Parts: sequence; C-alpha cells; structure tokens
Amino acid sequence: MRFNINPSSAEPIYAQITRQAREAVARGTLRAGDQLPTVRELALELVINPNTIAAAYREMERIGLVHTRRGRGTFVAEIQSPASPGERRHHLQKHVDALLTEATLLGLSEEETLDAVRTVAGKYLLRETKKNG
Amino acid sequence: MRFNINPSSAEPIYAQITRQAREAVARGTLRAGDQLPTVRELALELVINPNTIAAAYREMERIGLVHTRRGRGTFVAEIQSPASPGERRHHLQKHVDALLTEATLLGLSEEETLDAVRTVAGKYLLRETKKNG
DNA sequence: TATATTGTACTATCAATACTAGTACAAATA
DNA sequence: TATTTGTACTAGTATTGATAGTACAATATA
Repeated sequence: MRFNINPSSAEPIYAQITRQAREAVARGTLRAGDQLPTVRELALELVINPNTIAAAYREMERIGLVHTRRGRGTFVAEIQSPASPGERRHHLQKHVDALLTEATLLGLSEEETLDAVRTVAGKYLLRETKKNG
Repeated sequence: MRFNINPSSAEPIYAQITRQAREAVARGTLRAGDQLPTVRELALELVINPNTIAAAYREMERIGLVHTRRGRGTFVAEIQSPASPGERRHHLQKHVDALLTEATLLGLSEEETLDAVRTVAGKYLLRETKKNG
C-alpha cells in the first residue's frame, strides 16, 4: 500500500501512518497476512526517521492491527471483533457523536447524513448481514 | 450548560471544552444568544487556569461558534451552514471515514452502523427534511 | 466620573510530546 | 556465519498544553 504523509499536518506522522493502515485494513487494501514495508524501507521511502516508523508500528502492534516478528517483518493481523454488540456500539459512540455534531453544524438533515455514510460504505469491508430466509 | 473535564485525558482541556460546546450547540443545549460562563467564572468552577479557558473561547471564536464582547461576555453565535451541499459533504468526509473504519474493524454491518447513527440522531438538531407533497 | 466586570495581551515557566540522530542488541533467515 | 529485521537505549531539539501573574481595553453600571 502507499502511505501519504503530510509532514506539516497537525496530525503526528506516526498517527497518520497508523490511521492510514487502519483504513487500509478496513477497506481491504491490506489483508491479513500481508507484509508491511520494513521499518528501514518505509523510512527511506517516506524520508522519515526510522524511529518514527518504529513508533507507528509499535502503536499498530499495541492495538492489535499487526503482529511483528523480529528478523521477518511486520504483518497484518486477523481482524478481531471484540465483545458484545452493545460493547461494539459503545466503542463506536465517539465517532457517531463527532459525525452528528459536524453534520448538524453543517446544516445537513438526517437523511443527507445517512446518505453520506451509505455512499462511502461500499469502500469498506463491513460485515455481511445475515439475510433472513 | 455543564462542562465535564478530564484533566488526565489525552485530549487537551481547551479542546474538551470546545468539543463539548460544539456538541451542545448541535444538540440545542446551547442556543444562539445564550451566554457562556465568563472566563473567570468557568476557571473557578472547573479549577482550571483562566488562560486555558480563554484559549478555548478564542478557538470557539475562531471557528465561529461564539462571538465575544469585551466587558459583556461570550455568547453563542447563529449557526452558519456554509457553501454548497457538495462542499458540506466534503467537510463531513473525515468523520464518515473514521466512523466506517471503526465500524468495520469492530465487525459491524452497514445496517448496524446506520442504526447506530439513527439511534443517536434524535439528540441532534439536524435540519428538517422538506417533505415532498 | 468612578468602579467593577469582561475579554485580551503579555512574559515566564514547567512538563510532556513528537521527532530526529546515532548506536547497539536480539531474533530469525539464508 | 552473515544478513535482515524489529527493538532498546541515550541524547537533543522544537513544539504544545497548561499554569502563574500582571496589566490593559472596552463595556456596563452606580
């Protein structure tokens, strides 16, 4: 995958990398087992200090997005969807509020907001809903 | 309104205040013309340095959420929804991606995600959709 | 006019974070 | 054994967030 880094962004470089990797996994651009560039490779490619890349990979390891093997590399982990449905929704709450706050202040309606989600949803590997007979 | 500050959060205090004020306006807890606590009042109430409160108010002023009058106080501004529908959606994009990334990695389906938005939408003053006769 | 209130501006200081730089080590591979 | 990979460590710089204290400017009020 290609990382797109903006050094002058308010978002720290290591956070940009982590966020983009998360999005790539959620979109299927990165799949379980895929190898990420090595720390030194990516540091050269992005012209960034290797320690910054290492910090990004360490963060990804921490959140369970990848697993790393010394001497082998860093690989995308299986997605592990946690806990109960209620608990999942709770994790989602922060993002729902951010979205609805933004939508409201932008003057959107509920339908426009839902449409915005529906339009982009196709780019993400959301779980397939079990169809009832 | 009541601000709920967590000093040990990774989110800066001034950002917590700004975010909560934005949410309150989007939910109608704060309405145009309402006066916010004075800098010194809120500093005492939250046991926070007045300069930190002032920074939050300055940020709110910058994003057009409030207008301030020296000697009078800080007041909630009218909501100004900007530009074209397309431009509005573009502003929303970041939040949509964050939501869908989180939802996907949590193992939710599109319907569950949309339901999560619908469930909370009632708490926000989203624009009323024009009903077609 | 005088006084109090309110937001603003300023300097200084402290702590934490983000990043860079360089070196060295440990585990896996070839 | 040599190479590759991630990891650990120290050190330093710049920026940010927050605190502390003082002073000023505009508004409202007595």
